[in-house]
Parts: sequence; C-alpha cells; structure tokens
Amino acid sequence: MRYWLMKSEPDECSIDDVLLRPGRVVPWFGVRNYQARNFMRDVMKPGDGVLFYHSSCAQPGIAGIAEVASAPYADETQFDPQSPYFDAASRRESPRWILIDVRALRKTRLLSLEDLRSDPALLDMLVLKRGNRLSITPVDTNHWHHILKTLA
DNA sequence: GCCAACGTTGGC
DNA sequence: GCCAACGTTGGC
Repeated sequence: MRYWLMKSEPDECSIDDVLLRPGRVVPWFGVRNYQARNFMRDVMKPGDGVLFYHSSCAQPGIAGIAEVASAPYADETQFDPQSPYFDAASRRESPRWILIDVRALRKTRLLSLEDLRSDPALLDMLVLKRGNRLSITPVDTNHWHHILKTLA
C-alpha cells in the first residue's frame, strides 16, 4: 500500500464535487504529463491512500482524504475532439493517456500550503520542493501518518 | 497578471 | 543528442 498527493483545481473539481458524485468516485482525467501518467498506469493500486490537494486557487492545501478506486484504464477525453484534453496522436488500440478512479473518503479542514511548509516534519515532502509542478506525487508513509494525525 | 521553474518540441 | 524557444504550472 502506497500513499499519494493529487492536485486538483477546485474550480474544476473540488473535494466537495467528488463527494457529491455517484459512489464518490471521479475518473482522474486530463493528466498530460508522462511522469504522473506512469504513476497511475504502473504504480498506483486500488486502496492506496490519497491526499486530495486544492491547487491554483485562493487557499491551496490539503482539503480531503481519498483513495485509489480502480485499475488503470484509458482516459476517454484524449479521443474527444471537443475536449481540451484531446490528443490527435493517440490511438484507441494503444492509448497514450491512462488514468485511475479516485474515491473521496472525507473532507478535512484545510491544511494549507503555509501549514505544510511551516511543519518541520514535512520539510522534504515532494510537493513542497522548489519548482515542483507534478500533479501526482508519492507521499512517504511517515508524512502520511503525520498529516493524518495533524488533521485528527 | 507576474514570473520562476520545469516539460516539451523541433531544428540542426 | 543538444539546446533554444515555447508552453504550462501554480504560488503569489
């Protein structure tokens, strides 16, 4: 079992949005970065823990707890010419973009980016590293437990 | 809106 | 394979 942090723009899909969906599940569509894709395709497994992070917003930070909820499968938006995530070079028989489903477990109080940065125990969290832009990052087990304890 | 940092693209 | 130009991310 592994742990992850997944960024979502709350204007697009907030933790509240996911909690309102059938089964509280959302396909994590739109990722167009190979490293993040490879995590979903090759490493993430159903049941893995997810820190649901709100990014590109007024109050960036961890907003909820979720879990990986499916095996990897093709991101449909890559085949949709109307979608901003359309990829004309991707073939149905060998899809380039792969996703997993994410199930929201609960909303938490906002653990802000400022909170995260000011906690010495989280100093080497990947998401806090300078210049980090990756939308899916692995989270160390000790960081995961520390954050859940902080939120409790 | 700014801009630092990083990923991708494409000419060579 | 190099690397400059360009596009994107995401905090501020």
